Amino acid sequence: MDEEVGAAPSPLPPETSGAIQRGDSTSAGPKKAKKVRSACERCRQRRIKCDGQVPACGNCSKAVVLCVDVDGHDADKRIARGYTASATSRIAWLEDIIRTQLPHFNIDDGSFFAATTHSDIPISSYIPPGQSPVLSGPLGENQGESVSVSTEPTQSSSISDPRGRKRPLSNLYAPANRETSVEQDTRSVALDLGLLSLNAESRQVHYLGSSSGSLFASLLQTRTRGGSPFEEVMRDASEAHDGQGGDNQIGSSHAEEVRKVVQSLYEQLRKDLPSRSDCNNLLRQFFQYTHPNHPFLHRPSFETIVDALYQCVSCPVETPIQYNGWPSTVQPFAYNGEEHTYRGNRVIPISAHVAAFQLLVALSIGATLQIRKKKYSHSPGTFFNSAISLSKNVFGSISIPVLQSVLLLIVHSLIDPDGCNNVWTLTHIAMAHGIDLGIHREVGNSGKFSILAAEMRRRIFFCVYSLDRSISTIQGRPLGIGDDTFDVDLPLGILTDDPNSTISSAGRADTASMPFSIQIFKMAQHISRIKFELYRLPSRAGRAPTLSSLPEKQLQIRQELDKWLAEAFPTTVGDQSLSVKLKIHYHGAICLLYQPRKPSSIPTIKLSRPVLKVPYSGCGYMRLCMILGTCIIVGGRCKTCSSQVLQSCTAYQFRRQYAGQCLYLLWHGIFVLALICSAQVANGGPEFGMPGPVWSDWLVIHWSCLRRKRDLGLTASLKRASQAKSIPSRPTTLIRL
Amino acid sequence: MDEEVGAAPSPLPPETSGAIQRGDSTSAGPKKAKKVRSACERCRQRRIKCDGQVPACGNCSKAVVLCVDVDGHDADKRIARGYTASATSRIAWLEDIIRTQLPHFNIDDGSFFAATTHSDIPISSYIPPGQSPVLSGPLGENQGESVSVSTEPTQSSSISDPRGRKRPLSNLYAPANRETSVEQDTRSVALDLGLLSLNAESRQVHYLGSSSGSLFASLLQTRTRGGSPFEEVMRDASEAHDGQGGDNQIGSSHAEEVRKVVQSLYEQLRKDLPSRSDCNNLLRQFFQYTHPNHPFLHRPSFETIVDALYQCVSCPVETPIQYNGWPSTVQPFAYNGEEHTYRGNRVIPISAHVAAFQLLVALSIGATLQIRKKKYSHSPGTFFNSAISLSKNVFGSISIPVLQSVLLLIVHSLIDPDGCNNVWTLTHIAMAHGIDLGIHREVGNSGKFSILAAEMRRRIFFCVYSLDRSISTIQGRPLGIGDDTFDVDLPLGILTDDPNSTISSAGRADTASMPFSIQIFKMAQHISRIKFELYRLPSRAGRAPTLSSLPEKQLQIRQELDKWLAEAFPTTVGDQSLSVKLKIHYHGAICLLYQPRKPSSIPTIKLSRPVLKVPYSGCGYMRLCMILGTCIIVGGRCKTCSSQVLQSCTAYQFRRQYAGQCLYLLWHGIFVLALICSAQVANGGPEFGMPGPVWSDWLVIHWSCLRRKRDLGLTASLKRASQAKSIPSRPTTLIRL
DNA sequence: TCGGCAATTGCCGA
DNA sequence: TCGGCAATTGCCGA
Repeated sequence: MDEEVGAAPSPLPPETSGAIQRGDSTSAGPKKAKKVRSACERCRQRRIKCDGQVPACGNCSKAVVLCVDVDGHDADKRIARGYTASATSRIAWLEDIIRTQLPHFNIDDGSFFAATTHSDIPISSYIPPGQSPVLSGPLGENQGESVSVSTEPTQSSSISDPRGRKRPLSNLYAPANRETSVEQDTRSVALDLGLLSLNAESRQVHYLGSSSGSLFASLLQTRTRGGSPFEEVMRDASEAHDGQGGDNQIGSSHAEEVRKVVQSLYEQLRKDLPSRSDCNNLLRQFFQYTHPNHPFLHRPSFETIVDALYQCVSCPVETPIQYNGWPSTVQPFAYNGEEHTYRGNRVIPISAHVAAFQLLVALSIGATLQIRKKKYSHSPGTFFNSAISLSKNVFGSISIPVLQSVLLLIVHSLIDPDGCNNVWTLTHIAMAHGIDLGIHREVGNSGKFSILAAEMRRRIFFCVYSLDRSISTIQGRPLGIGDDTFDVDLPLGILTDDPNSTISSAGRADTASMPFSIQIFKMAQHISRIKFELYRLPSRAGRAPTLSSLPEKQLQIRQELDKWLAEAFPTTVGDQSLSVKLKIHYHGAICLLYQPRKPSSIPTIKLSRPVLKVPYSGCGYMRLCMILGTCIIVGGRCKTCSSQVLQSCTAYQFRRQYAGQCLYLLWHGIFVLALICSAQVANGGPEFGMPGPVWSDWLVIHWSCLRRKRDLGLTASLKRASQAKSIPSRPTTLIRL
Repeated sequence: MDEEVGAAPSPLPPETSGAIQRGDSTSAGPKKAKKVRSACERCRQRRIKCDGQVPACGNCSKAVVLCVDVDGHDADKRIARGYTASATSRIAWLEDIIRTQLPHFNIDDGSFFAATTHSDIPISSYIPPGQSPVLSGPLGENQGESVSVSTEPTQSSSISDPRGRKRPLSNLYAPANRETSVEQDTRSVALDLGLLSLNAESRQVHYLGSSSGSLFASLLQTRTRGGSPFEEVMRDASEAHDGQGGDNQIGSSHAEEVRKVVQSLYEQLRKDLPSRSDCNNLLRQFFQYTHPNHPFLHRPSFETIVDALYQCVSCPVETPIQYNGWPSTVQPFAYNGEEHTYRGNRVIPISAHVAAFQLLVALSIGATLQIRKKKYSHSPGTFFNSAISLSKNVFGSISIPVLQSVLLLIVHSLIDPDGCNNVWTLTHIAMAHGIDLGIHREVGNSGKFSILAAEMRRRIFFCVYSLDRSISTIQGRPLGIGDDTFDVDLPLGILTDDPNSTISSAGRADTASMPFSIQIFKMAQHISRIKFELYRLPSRAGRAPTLSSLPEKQLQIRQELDKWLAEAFPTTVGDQSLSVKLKIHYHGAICLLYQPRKPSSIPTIKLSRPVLKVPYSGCGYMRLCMILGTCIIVGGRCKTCSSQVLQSCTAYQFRRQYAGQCLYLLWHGIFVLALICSAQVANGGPEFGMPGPVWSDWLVIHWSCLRRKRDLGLTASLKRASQAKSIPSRPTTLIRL
């Protein structure tokens, strides 16, 4: 029996299956998990599947241990996975120093390393000292000298292994000209960085997740080495411009370096981008579910960069490169309604790297949304990691596209809690950038910006603003940008400067949801107001709110909120998920409005154990207020309202229409309500006509989400929680959501 | 010829190597030739025995072809056999060159390579011909054998391997002093990042300097791999703690790794720390000049860590290490009045890395101050770089000591504009952290914090607060934390919980300047108020200031400011530099108070060219307001006041007493006043009895400072400016200031 | 954490 | 140069 089962998955004799596998790029058989060629030490030991990732396999990374390979020739030799790549890049770096600082110093003897780094046969070409030369120039053909790499010089590459018996993996010997090692390096490098992160802070700390250590690490580290090649080039250029002539070329000293980096970007895109139609598909998800809440991208512009990026993928290697990383074949276009010129020529106002970053994160979000719907076409992680590996080249300056990238990250974090989980810090950075860019000021008809550009600035500002409002509220923390420090108008909801321009129907959809978005922004203003009016702390300035007038104030605001809802509702016609979002926002605001502001005024409620372990946060007590406050609402003033939220949520869940846009908000709501229910159940009062146990399940689930969210990885704990008990049948989607 | 050379490098006779060593230790039987773990590409293809020799198997060397291995993870990757070893040695060789030829060039920063290269492990074990054999890690025994890590099968197998089925190579899983090339990776990785930095943004951007790219780069990059060894250890610990027992040791799997990282920290300190007396000297500078404005460090605590760090330097390598990176010989102490316990034991509440970071930045500041006074005893850059190289291990979590570290960075940036120049972003991060830690809430007698700890939280909060106020004002940007969102009290000015405790006199000096500091904090509140009352933008909420009452308001505030000055002055007795600072603050506030808030109300003044090129900033027009506004003041309302600022500044400069604490403020003031003067000179009106040219010089200098500050490196432009013309005789100090 | 077997690879021998 | 099988390794599943 066992054996039969074991045998089952391989329906075909080995040879056949091998043969078929090769061709089946299209046919979608249930692919059996491939064995990796070499499992890492730890996986071997544990006899579990090693996914072979570099620089650390999945298991090791989960365990946060070094992933170690065993040397192929000396079993005692243990080599950190990815060592090859990082050693290569270190060599390159050191050589670079020497070549720059000690130009007379000959380090090239005995080795052809430099040439290799960028070749298709990266490493092989380095011959240890004392041994003699070598092979293979940069891009492709190996010039097999006496010491030749490939036994079959030219042929074997083009034709698929005509060797006799077909061995399962024999195609792997084909030269294959993919993947420069630069790129490999970048990737492994990126991942490695995590490896040693070492934060030994005292016990009472908040983990930011693994992210923030490095944040600072390199915030500073780089300064020694100066900027990027591009920056350099631009400086060169501007100096040339400023004065003493210079040809019209990019400074050749750096041109090569730039070129390499750019090429490796293209390589990466070739590898990581999905087919164009899949891409469109994923982006559709993004724009359908995420965009309405956070319309910080300009869809027509975005489509332009998608086109351009796919051009990068297909352009031949020799294509000259524009200064900002695009192939010269890509025509200049505007982005976000902004045009740029460089030395009198029109240029693309977003660099290829930033564009790629935006696309990849958007794809990752799209893929996550797909998965929510149980469509597992693409792995979000792949896109996200790919994006992340670019970040170094993306966030070095502040600009609108960069700010958009930060926003993408924030939204990504909200949707995929497993990602980078310091929304709080990220939001503050977004604010800092936004103010730095001046988007908090209305530029209206200053003439400095096109109509569209001005509109995008507004949109982006309000996205930052409303993210700040949401996150501050949820975390029970003070607001960021004060309402009296900006004067941007709400976006107008326009799409383009030129009504006659041809825009794809998808592009046109960009603004379709703007009326809704604008309502969301208005809600953020209401939240601001509530916070300002009711949550102000007694300050020395003596501007504390007058408590006596509280009820009137609440009433007044409540009326405004009702008006808002009435006004907002029509904007959601035709999209039920939008209207649900609206309701959640509304009820969330109501909660915020009515929950008591002082812990002292909270009646004692007997709550089940976990409830009391409210996660420590700066203003833990505020959070506690919030939670307990809502309990009271339910018990008192606003029973209907709460039950509505509740119903929205469940409807939401079970319809699975929801794409997790307002993850936090939802969490918060659900959590609070679960608490309420459990409290009520504990008090013997049935409520909402729902079976008690279900709610306490929810409580468990969401509680652990919330709690873990604040310190370490979420997924792990979720998995544990869901495996643990009591939640057997519930679909994963629900839990992950 | 090629062929001969090709054959030469195999130094060992085939028999000696792997094959034999391996199997025979146990059974004497005539063993059939062992299979090698991985045949080379050529042998595979030909299906012949590959003897697995490094760097080329028998067959390949006979054929004189490069012996190529296939990568274990990426079948397309072909790696020259022996690459690992030769790359390692090449790295060593290159490093050696750099260390010898470019001793000042720091290739060790960012990581732990040095320690590892010589570690006991495999990778380093291949010693290239002619290279001096290497040796001995910090951790102990030097096994500098020549070629291979001797395989001592006895040892490893003696360590129990209780696993069931014995797998052929299972001895390789033996615990083995683990290690790894992690550090190597990390290091090269860290450095690589610099290599590839590439920020190609469109032209109209603000450069943050090279720093910020990586900020994000790793903000995200790490996420895949999770945390640091310490973190891991702590998690292990807490899990063990939570439930299923576990010994009282740090999880041994990570202990080793932690140990290495820690050792390399100690190495670094050994290298970079000055003598103890120099250290004290530099710190005295810091505490004398910087501390009064920014009293976020607790001097007695700080002295404790200095002692402890010097203990690290001198402790023997074998000293066991506490979980947070301190040698076990260092007795637990409190930091900032906080005690921590870990598994019931008292532990040091600041990690060695964070402590080292704080010390090094403080030293760098001290050294910078020294240089201002023309004492060139130490290079600030060395300290700073050293600190920076630790940052990866410092900023991974949020805690009070980490926040102090951020503040140190900010202050450092203010003083040494050449450092990391994104104060704006840093300040926002500091705010985010502060709120995350809840320091904006008064913890008073909640019992949760000791008196001193509560005091330190207040101090730190107000440092963030007043930095935010200064920087926002200077940059003409909105304030961060709203005055109505916090309720911390001003610090009390106390030094310790326990009046009887013995504190060094220097330590006692910590609070000597607190009365002054508190005045500075109060001034920040005044600035807040002015901004809030006069600089509010018309918001949709309709809470715009009533313009009609402006003059009264100004008068009222002015009176408060006068009162402030009167109250504050006595706190500066005995320290003239403090009283000058006070005046500057006062006059700065007056300027802020009286300059017009709307550009429309500014009369047209003919200004010299550069004046009009106000640097673009988010609120460029606000800045313009500020500048022009001040012109008006001079021309009108407040002549005396301006001239006083002016005189203070000059006095300051020429007395060179000033240590550059309020660099920005000063710049701002000087710049504004230079503008005024030039405008006045342009208008023919002599003023202040100072020769015109001097002022226009200043204008040039400071203008360029300001302008460059906003985009690229400052120093370069300063150098250029100072070399350029017109400012021959003025001492550099002045310019740098 | 392994027993156990399928997949993969080494390489004999014709 | 392979057919072919033994050795080895990956990793399922209990």
